Amino acid sequence: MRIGEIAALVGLTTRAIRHYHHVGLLPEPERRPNGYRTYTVRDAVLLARVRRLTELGLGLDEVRDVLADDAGRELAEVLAELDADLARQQAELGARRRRLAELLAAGPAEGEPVSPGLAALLARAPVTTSPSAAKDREHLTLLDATGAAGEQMYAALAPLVTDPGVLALYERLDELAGAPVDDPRIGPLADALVAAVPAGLLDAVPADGPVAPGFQEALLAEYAPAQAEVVRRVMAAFVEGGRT
Amino acid sequence: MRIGEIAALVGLTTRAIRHYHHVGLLPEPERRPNGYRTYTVRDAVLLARVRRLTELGLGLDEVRDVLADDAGRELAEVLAELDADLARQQAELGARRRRLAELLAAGPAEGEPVSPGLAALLARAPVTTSPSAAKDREHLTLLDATGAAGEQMYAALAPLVTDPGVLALYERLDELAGAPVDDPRIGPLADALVAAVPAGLLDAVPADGPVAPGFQEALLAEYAPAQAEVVRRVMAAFVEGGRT
DNA sequence: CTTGACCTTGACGCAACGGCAGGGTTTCTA
DNA sequence: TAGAAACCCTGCCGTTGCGTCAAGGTCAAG
Repeated sequence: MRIGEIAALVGLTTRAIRHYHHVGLLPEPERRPNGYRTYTVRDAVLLARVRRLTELGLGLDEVRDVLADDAGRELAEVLAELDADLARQQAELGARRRRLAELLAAGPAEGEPVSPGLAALLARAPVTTSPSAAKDREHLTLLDATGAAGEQMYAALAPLVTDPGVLALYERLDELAGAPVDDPRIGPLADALVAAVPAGLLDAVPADGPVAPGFQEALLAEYAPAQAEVVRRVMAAFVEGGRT
Repeated sequence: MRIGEIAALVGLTTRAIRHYHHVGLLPEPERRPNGYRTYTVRDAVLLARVRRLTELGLGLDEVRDVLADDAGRELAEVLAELDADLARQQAELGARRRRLAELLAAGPAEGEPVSPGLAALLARAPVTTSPSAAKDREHLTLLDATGAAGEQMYAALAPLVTDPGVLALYERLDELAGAPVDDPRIGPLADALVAAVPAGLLDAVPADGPVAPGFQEALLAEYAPAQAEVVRRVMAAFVEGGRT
């Protein structure tokens, strides 16, 4: 048989068969004077075996092992291992689909895939055009994504979200956008912000050591000078009280 | 932030982030004078988004699409498509695992993964050292693998397997190993073989045209000259009666 | 003699990075 | 203050299982 014939017979492509030769899965067969490979029935049997094993999901080197020592014991061993692997993959897929369903159910219009806890929180937040509020939400989604945020943290934040006083605080922060760093409004605003944070929040944030040093710098760089000063003071207050 | 810091923050490797820059998923950030990349909080938010989307199973170009037009509509669309894909993969895995279980249940000692129908047939076959019988079994597994064999074919073969007369035929074929092509035993043996094939078998073999020309040649090459002559005659008889 | 259907080798492409080489920078420590 | 650890940089090869040209040789039929 020529390569095309055997390929059609066992249901493989000629390219696949040549590939098997190339990687040593199957030895190169005899050649006819013109260079064509000639295959025997035994080759077909071997290739059929290869095909079934690969269709089961074995890698080519595993197939090679199975073909090599045809004790039959190796086969069962590899197959059992394979089944465990497939089961794991299946479970993984299931987990992904669950999270997917969760996302589709929670935020039907959000352009951001967030955890259900945060989604519930944001859904209850009032609409606002405050840039500071937007920034805060971004930071929250970041925390959410890093896994640093938990359900208890969102529970602690829940009262803040519906508090109209918080909106006023955001607006006061917005107003400092173009202000100098010695603006007299900085001190009172920082105090008010510290006071507004509920007691439970500090415990809810996992205190896994100080955040990377560069992160705080990057965080402050997001704000105008006067605003950054406020943020700096608020953070300082919390570091005193027991970590970030 | 430097690249290592942001990588730790969002749970990626520095290598992955540089890869994202390389493929244009994320623009290259500002550099410090020493060449180090400096990341902002916004970058972290973006990367966190990328991480969650890739963890769901999206490819990088799909992620790029979702990030590009953040309408939120595209997201739902892609996610639905993804879910369908995942479901398909899950079903595929399930099918593979079923076949695996089937194999493990059927042939606990066979070094060959065959269909349950053939496995049952071979299990009932008597032990023999006849080379011809072994060859026949190989050819059967080949048919089995190509999918050309069906349950009805195995049903038609069932009586042959338990028939002790068949063993005698195999032995007569074995005896022709070193015989010349004009051996007088050839004719009678061919007739006996043709007679031994049950009526149902011909209908059970899917007559999808003549087999590849090279295949018959390869098949005959497996046998000694006198044996090949027998096989040739048997095949000829069946071709007359209605295809191979 | 020309198609058209085969066959040959060789090399690149893919998905999403991992790992290493070879070299510079920063920072901590003795 | 030197040395080492811990970062950072670019660039290139390796992974898996083939698909897909590219550029050509071979063979049967019209």
